Amino acid sequence: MIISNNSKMYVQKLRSSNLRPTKQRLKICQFLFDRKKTFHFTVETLNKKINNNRTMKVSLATIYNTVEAFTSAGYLKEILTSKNKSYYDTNIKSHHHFYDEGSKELTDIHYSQIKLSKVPVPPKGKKIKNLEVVIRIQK
Amino acid sequence: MIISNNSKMYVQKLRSSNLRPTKQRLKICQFLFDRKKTFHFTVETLNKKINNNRTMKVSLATIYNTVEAFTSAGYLKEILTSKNKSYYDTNIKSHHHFYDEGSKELTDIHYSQIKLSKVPVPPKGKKIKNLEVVIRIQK
DNA sequence: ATGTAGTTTATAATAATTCTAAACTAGAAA
DNA sequence: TTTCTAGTTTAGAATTATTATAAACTACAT
Repeated sequence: MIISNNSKMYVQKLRSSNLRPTKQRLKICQFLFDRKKTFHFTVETLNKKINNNRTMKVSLATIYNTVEAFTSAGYLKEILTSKNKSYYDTNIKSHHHFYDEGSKELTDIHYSQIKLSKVPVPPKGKKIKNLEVVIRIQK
Repeated sequence: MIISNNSKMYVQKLRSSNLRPTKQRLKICQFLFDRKKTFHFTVETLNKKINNNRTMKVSLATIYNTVEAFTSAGYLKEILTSKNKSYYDTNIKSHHHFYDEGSKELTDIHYSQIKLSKVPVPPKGKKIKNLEVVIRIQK
């Protein structure tokens, strides 16, 4: 396994979330975060990408566990859709989406592209964690 | 089966969408639409409510078929969540939701409670079908 | 009254996810 | 370094939600 220059960074990152830096988790970190652009994925697509080479295989159960752990740790964001499959986003910054009803594809909308001039007060005892806009588009 | 005063209305409604007014569909219409307030449901909860009495049973397959048909016809709206289960809303008017991460419950936000002062242009060739805001809340 | 396309139904099949428990391993402590 | 243990990985089973299948039924046009 090629150890990237960012390897130590991921070890730190994982440790800071009480996640042991196992080789599986590091491999997944590199795949998800060693890139210029953020992207969307499902467990299915991630599993294929992680395991399409001849190097160390990562089990599907571990892919599930890791995605869940990374989401709880705040490394990933779960995307809201109406599909019965979970979609994730490596872009954890507050942003919004176009959801194409034809192709079922999601596209990012930078948060500065949407401005809200009125937002409701949350029910008492609750606070706002985040706010997402999904714009459904079609032909 | 008690025929409500609205029965004829539902027959019309169904016919106008090219859906035959079967007794199963009418029963489901009454349950969903014979009420003052709109509400959220899943196929599971709807199935329980429809079949918890001693009168005519409606099969689960028909519940699925009907919810799908009603959604296509625009009588129901599918709700965006991160759960791997479909949620529906009898409120088809443009509106938004609070999603409580603790209780996993959805609450309506009237569309007038949220105002957008800036919305992006859709990708060319596409038009905006609707826009939904989900505000995730927690303790 | 009859024919037929649309509908319902029980059940099987599929798809996504979660569970289980045994084997493995990172890292603390001896 | 060796040992110990809690955390992690894994294959496969189990579960959950949904979709498909095909036979029986029914609304309604003719």
